[in-house]
Amino acid sequence: NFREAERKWQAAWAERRCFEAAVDDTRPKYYVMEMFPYPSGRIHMGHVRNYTLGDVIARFKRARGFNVLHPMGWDAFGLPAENAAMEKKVHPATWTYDNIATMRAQLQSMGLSLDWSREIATCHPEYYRHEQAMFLDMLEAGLVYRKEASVNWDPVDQTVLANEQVIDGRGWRTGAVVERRKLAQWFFRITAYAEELRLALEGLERWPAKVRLMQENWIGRSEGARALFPLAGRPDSIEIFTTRPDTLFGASFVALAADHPLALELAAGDPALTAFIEECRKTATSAEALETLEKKGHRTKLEVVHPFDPNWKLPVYVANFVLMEYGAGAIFGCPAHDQRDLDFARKYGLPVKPVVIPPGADPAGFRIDDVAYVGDGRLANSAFLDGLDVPAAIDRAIRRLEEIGAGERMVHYRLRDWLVSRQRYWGCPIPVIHCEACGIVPVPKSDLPVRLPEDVTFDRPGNPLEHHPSWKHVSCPRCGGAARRETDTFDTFVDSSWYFARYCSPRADKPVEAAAARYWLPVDQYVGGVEHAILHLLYSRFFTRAMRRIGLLEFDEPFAGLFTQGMVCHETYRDGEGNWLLPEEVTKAADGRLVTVADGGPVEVGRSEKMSKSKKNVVDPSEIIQTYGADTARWFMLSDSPPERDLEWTEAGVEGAWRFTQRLWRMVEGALEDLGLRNARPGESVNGENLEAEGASMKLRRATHKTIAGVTEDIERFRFNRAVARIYELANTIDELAPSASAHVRRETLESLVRLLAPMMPHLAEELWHRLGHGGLLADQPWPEADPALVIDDSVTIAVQVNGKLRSTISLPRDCPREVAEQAALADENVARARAGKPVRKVIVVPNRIINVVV
RNA sequence: GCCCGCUUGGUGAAACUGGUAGACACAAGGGACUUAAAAUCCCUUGGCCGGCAACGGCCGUGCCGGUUCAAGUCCGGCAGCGGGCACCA
Repeated sequence: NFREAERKWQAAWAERRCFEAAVDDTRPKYYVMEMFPYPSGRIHMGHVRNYTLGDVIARFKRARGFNVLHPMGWDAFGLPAENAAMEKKVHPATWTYDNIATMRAQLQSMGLSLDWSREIATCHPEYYRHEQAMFLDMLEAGLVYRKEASVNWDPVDQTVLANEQVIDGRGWRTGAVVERRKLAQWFFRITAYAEELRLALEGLERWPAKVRLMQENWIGRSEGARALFPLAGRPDSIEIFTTRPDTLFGASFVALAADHPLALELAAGDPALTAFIEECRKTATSAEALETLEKKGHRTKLEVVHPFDPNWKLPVYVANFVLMEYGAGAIFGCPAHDQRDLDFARKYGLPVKPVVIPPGADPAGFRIDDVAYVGDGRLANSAFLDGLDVPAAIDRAIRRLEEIGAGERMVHYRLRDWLVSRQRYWGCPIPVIHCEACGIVPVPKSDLPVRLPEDVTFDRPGNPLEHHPSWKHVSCPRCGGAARRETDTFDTFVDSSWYFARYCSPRADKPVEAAAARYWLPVDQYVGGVEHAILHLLYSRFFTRAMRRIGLLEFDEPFAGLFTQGMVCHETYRDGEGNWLLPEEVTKAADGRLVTVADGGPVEVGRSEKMSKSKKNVVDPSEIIQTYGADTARWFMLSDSPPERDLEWTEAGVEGAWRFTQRLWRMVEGALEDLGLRNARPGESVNGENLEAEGASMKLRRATHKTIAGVTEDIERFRFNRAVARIYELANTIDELAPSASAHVRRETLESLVRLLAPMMPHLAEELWHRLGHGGLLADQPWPEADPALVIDDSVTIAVQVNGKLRSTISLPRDCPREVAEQAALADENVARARAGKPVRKVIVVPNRIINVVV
């Protein structure tokens, strides 16, 4: 019957449109949003945790008087839909919309306080048409460009991967070894905002420090200089980037990346170098190889001239530890002050000349053995830099480079521009046309959206848009001649970079409606997994700025508050043959050991890990909701672990949560059998009673109001597990005191308990509220207020220590004078015994907390 | 390798800015009710020691050391686990 009750209240909320938000300038707004799901087929426990956390916040803020926006949508473009199309012969759109229908019903069964009227799906033309329009504006604003780029090509998916999507040299989805190809690609100019994105991190006070740090490292600012080393006997130079221009006089070689244009040029006439470059490309990919990789180089026949000394020539190597993607793809090596350069120099017999002398060391006698010196000191053997400390020498060296035209000061960022082209069907089409005569021509806005064709096939690899008989053949909007439509689609991170803004005005005929955006944005609280700590959040931060640039938004940071939840974990099981087993395939035998359900065979229990299909340690949320109800699932999600930490899903824990729902039910039903309570009204008589005369009533009232205050603070601070513990405590206190408390107080307590439960177990709370005789919906009720006078006790229990060891506790009036407390402590017999007659040297009194007698 | 974080009973965890360590829950054990089981209710539950008992003592928050009247909390060192980045010039 609880499942019927849950459905009944879900229907009641929907009918009353409780959670549909509208702009209301008279009320403070609160925009809470969880990361929208990819419609993969069914929801998993990670979703349940994510949306439960967000829903507690949403319902709580609503009860606190905020005008809450709590929307939901679907990150609906992406690879799995195409994979399904190939495997199951179902159209990606059909597959996606079917999954959305299933998952929407699943989410609705959780009783989330979502505004479904604002639902969006990124694969819908009414969503992506606006993305295309913004792209065109950004293109015009210079935030987008196209360039021929060496890209990571996934040979299995036949698509380009972002650097971020290449893990250990393999595609992050397919695991295929990534190849390099040159293709013309679309980029967002995120690096133009590198410094702004970095600096603004400091202002994100309600973000986890960890996430801010990860973004900071990802942006990777380093200050240094660009320097040119002229090639001996050639007119051109090698450009390098260094953070240590002070050590230029300690240089002993220059090294190029294997993909450096000069290296490739030299390789043409040098089979050994060609082989070496091939080797670099192979080995520089796997993580284990990197770990143990020996620093290797190939000496070229070239030499460079030192920028500060025309007579000083240095050898040029191609080295396996220099990356083309970072800096200029070339370095100068200073073995004395860089460990990696030192290893390299020792291997190839290159000079090691110390130029930074540690404080106190003798410049003439200072030698480097196996360990490079990277600390501070005074410059030596360095001509005009001699005697300077490191920061001064860096500055001086850069100024000299600039004076002689051999380089300049430079800040380098690790962050690279965002490659958004994907050679895929199931994504937002990039709205441009390629014309032989006019070049790249934007699709006129009046022609938007550029819709995906529906008649596509997936019977061969590559991009179906490319294969489509007619879709790409268009006439040029500018000259009218034959032209070709762009067949690349956007990286799905583009879709998710602005959906938070679209929720504000999901049906508007422009990307965002200004008044709605002004009212609702930025998002007050964003809740999601830490796996999106870098890419999604950084792209959204960039996109917000890009939208500001094209006049759509008036602020920079999309998410004022961020909460990253932990993962949902479960033990792993294997049978005797080492095959993974689902939790439901395992059962407890009579002797307490775990055995397989199938044949009673032995089960090996592995450590608890994130729920994953590959290890089969998954529990289906629908089955839990079916068996125990949504409230039980929600309550368990909140109860044991702090939300930021990983949560261990256990059957026993779920049953504990289930038992508590039953206990609450019995508690209210039992109380209502008492006619006095049934007729009592809270608030009316409670304050009039002579509560002092009724110890239990007074104690129960105090416990109630302390719980209200505590739970309020705990929810405010996302300490849901503590809020849960407080509610258990109050339930225990009710069982203990209610029999001897007055009917009015019992009613007040039960009603408070039910109201505190509402954000976490909304259905049960609604049902109990109704049973307690209320006509309206609890969802429309304000949050209970704690009476401050009842939260603070008149008397306090104070611990008494002797020499720092607890010896007794005494009860004293709150805020009693220091002397009184001291006297009471000294008068205590346990204290006297512990003193053993020794004279008191000192008494430390911490008011209302502790007294320490030092003897 | 660099940068972060964590380490508390059998388990998940509490303990506010240094002030009664283990709230709350799970598990376990004992008891009541029951023909029986389930459900429910009551009791015990960090370790060791003393006492018939009320109770009292000693030890205890990964390890070593320090600061302090007082340290899970602060400082220094070490170990283990987890995360992020990674030949980053």
